[in-house]
Amino acid sequence: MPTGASTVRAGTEFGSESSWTHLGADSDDVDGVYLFSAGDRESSILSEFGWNFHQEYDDQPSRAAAEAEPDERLGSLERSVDLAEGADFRSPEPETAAPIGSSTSNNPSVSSSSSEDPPEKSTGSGGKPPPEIPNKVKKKGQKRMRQPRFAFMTKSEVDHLEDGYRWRKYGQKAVKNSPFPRSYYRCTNSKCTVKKRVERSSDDPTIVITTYEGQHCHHTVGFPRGGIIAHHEAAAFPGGHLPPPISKFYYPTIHSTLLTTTETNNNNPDHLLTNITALSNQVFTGEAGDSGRVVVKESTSTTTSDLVLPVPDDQGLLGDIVPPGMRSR
DNA sequence: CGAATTTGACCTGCGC
DNA sequence: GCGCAGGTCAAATTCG
Repeated sequence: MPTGASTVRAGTEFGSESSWTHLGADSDDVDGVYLFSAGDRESSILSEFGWNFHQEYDDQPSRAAAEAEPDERLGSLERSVDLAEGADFRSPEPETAAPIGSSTSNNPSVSSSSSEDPPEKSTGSGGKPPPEIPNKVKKKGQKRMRQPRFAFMTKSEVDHLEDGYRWRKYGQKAVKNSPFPRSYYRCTNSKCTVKKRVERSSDDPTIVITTYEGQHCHHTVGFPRGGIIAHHEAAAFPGGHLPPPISKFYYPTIHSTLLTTTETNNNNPDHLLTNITALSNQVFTGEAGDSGRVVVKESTSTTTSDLVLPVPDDQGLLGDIVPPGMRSR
C-alpha cells in the first residue's frame, strides 16, 4: 500500500484554494512557469489559455466572467482545442479553420462550438436518427462541427480512468494500425452531450489516450474517494464542466494545448511522473519534486521553460485510478 | 427488472 | 464513384 509519496505530495494547497501563477515565459507563444498557489489566479490563468468559463455555472460565474479575458487568448485556446482533436493524433489540425477567431469575441471556442453542436447533437445524439429522419439531410452542405476536445495520454494499466462523471459505453471500434480497440463513451446525464473516447496507444500499450469532447453541463457525480479533488478540479476548470476535471494528475491539462502523459505506478506511488506533450510538437518532460509540485520542462526547438505543476496529496494520486478488476463493470 | 455493455450493422467523411 | 476508416446506433446480452 502506497503511501509515502516523497516525491509527490502536497496537497494542502489543494484542499483550499488554488490557482496557477504565471512565473514567466520565455517566449511569446510558450507558456511560462505556472505555480499553483492562490485562489484568484486560476481564472486568469485560464483566460491565459483562452478559457472563459462562465456559462451555466452560478458557482463562480462572476469571477470567471469578470476575469475572463477573451480576445487574444482565445485564439490560442481554440487552436489548441482543435489541435487536441483526439481521433487521430497524427493529423495536426483537422479543422482549425472554422472556429478559430471567428466567434471568439464573446464565446470561447467552447461555447461557440457547443452552440453549434447541440442542435446537431440533439437529433444526432440520439444519435442518429431514427430511420425516418436521415441526418444526412441536416449534414448536407454543412461540415460537421465538433465540440472542443481534450486529449490526455495517461500511463495506466486501467483503460477507463475515473474522472468524476458517469459514462455509458456506446461503442467500440477496432483502430487501424493498432491492436487495441477504441471505446466510445457518453455521459450518462441525459442533458449532457459530452463524449469521450478511450484507446491505448499503439506505440506504447501502457499509455491510455482519453479524448473528451464537449462540456459537461452538470457537476461531477463525485469521486469514489477524495471528493475534494473533484471539487477542486471543478474549480480549476471554471464551471467544472470542462472535460478534464479528472484525476489530480491531470492538472497539466489545464494547459489545454497539451497532451499529457501521466505515469502512475501502483507499486510506487512516489513516482508520479508527467510527460506533457503539446500537440504542437512541443515536448514536455516532467519530474516530481518533493516540494509538492511537479516541475515540467518544456522543450521546443526554440525555447525552454518550466512549468511548475501542483501535485495533490499522494493518497489521492492513485486514488482516482480504478484498479483493474475494480471497474464498475 | 432496469441499467450497462457488447457487437454487428449502418452512416458519414475523406482520400484516391 | 469507390473503398476505407472513424463514429454511432440499437438489438441482444450480461450484470447487479
